[in-house]
Amino acid sequence: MNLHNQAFKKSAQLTPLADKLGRSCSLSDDDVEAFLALPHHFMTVEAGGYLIREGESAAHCCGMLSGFVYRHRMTRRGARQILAVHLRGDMVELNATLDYADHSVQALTRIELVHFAMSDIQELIEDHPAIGRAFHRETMVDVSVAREWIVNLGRRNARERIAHLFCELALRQEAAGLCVSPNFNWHMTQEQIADATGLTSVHVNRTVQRMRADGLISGGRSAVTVTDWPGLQAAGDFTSAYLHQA
Amino acid sequence: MNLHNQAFKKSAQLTPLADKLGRSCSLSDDDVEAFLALPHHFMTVEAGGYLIREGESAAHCCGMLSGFVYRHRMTRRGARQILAVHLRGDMVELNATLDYADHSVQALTRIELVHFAMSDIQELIEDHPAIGRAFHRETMVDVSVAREWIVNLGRRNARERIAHLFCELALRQEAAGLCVSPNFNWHMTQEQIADATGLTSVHVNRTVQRMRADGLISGGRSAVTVTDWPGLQAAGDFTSAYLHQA
DNA sequence: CGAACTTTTGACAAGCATCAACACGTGTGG
DNA sequence: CCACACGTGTTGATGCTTGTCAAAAGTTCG
Repeated sequence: MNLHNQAFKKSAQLTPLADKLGRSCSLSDDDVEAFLALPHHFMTVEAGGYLIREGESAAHCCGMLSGFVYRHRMTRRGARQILAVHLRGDMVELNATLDYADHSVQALTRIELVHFAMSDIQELIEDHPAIGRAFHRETMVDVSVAREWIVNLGRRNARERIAHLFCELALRQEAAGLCVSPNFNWHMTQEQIADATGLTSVHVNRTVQRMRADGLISGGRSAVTVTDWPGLQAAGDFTSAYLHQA
Repeated sequence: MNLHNQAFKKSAQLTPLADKLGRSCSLSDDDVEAFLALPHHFMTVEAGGYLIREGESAAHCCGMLSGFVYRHRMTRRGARQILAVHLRGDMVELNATLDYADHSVQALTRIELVHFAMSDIQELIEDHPAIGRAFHRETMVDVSVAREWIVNLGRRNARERIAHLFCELALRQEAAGLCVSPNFNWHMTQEQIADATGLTSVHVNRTVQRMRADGLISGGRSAVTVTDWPGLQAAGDFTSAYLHQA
């Protein structure tokens, strides 16, 4: 881990986290204030750096301020499966209340984040049950998203899987205020898209080409323009309900 | 829903739930007692009955006392994907803290369960933070299991997927005290196994036959004997870590 | 005993993987 | 500044895993 620790800064930087926490559960001003007062420290991880590796244990929790991370596990034969992607505003439980991490978390891009000690968070929750509900809700949304990925991998073909992934990334980036509507950046190589969709990079390549030819998206590498949003949603059998935004 | 409501019974019947809650997180006697005193009512659902359908909302939570349920979603084209299986001791959040159910929950067998009002549970958590932690932990384990299913569907072939599913069901049934080691009962038809593993029932059939021929399992329909436990684990690339038992 | 479900079997098609090579851009060190 | 290595995207040929369709055999239950 190439971490660059920084001194305490003013808690205003935590507002994206507090905003997302309070977006769906109602938090009082008092709750928010207590959250912002939580002991924390900032750090930066370069693209490719690990936040935690499978099997390690860490009694802390990360709040994403900028950049992208992804969770992944390996199979016996060395195949990698990406399990989730996280971006600004997401609380990334590293091992949370569990004994040790059952998967790795790695930086997709250069990221900025805050560390919280789990013990501090638990203390906070005891005094502010609404925050406990908000955290629990975020975890529930994580399960919901994971289950949509199960559907994606189990019952959709290559084009549907990729389109669905693109739709999810687009909506979540937009909700986090990272992009304006038709222009996005997945920050993923085709090989990583393959690892997220259970395909090979070769097949992802061919399928993405066909999607470009069909006018769904345009633009080369990771910077992409969605030229036909309804078409992309249809191609991905995508409905946003499972994200439980708003 | 074919529900058969019963009057209040003595809370001793809730002990399987309390046991599982307290198995991994330490709960004080006081915590357990408060949990057992939670207002609740019992019900029975016949095999095939729905606990909740996608899109509905319900402000309660179920505790499984006996039988099996499964969560599932449908795709646009009507294909079904099973997302999870639950058995005795599991708390099944129906829509939990979320607005509405993003998938259906259906009874695999005849089941007995208890209903709790979410409001009662939240109240309980405020007074007993340890119980809040225990609930949160159960949800975290649900995410971990869901993510292992993602790996299973994304990066393993038919034989591995099926073997892996069998291993998971075996271990969880054993942990719940439902079976003695070599003899199990998945309570699933081959079509349901297909819907859980992202395959077709035809291919499940052929693959299971080969597993029988290879001496991994024996016994016909859902009642099964695992004749080669290490072999089955190897065939499924199975490690139990992700279940976070004990 | 018949109806409905489940398991089994066969023939065939298709989607995706695999392997291998090449093109392209980017950064880096000689 | 060029040459080179490296990562990523692209293309082609080929084959295997799995899906599809259809029908028969076995099982359960009223």
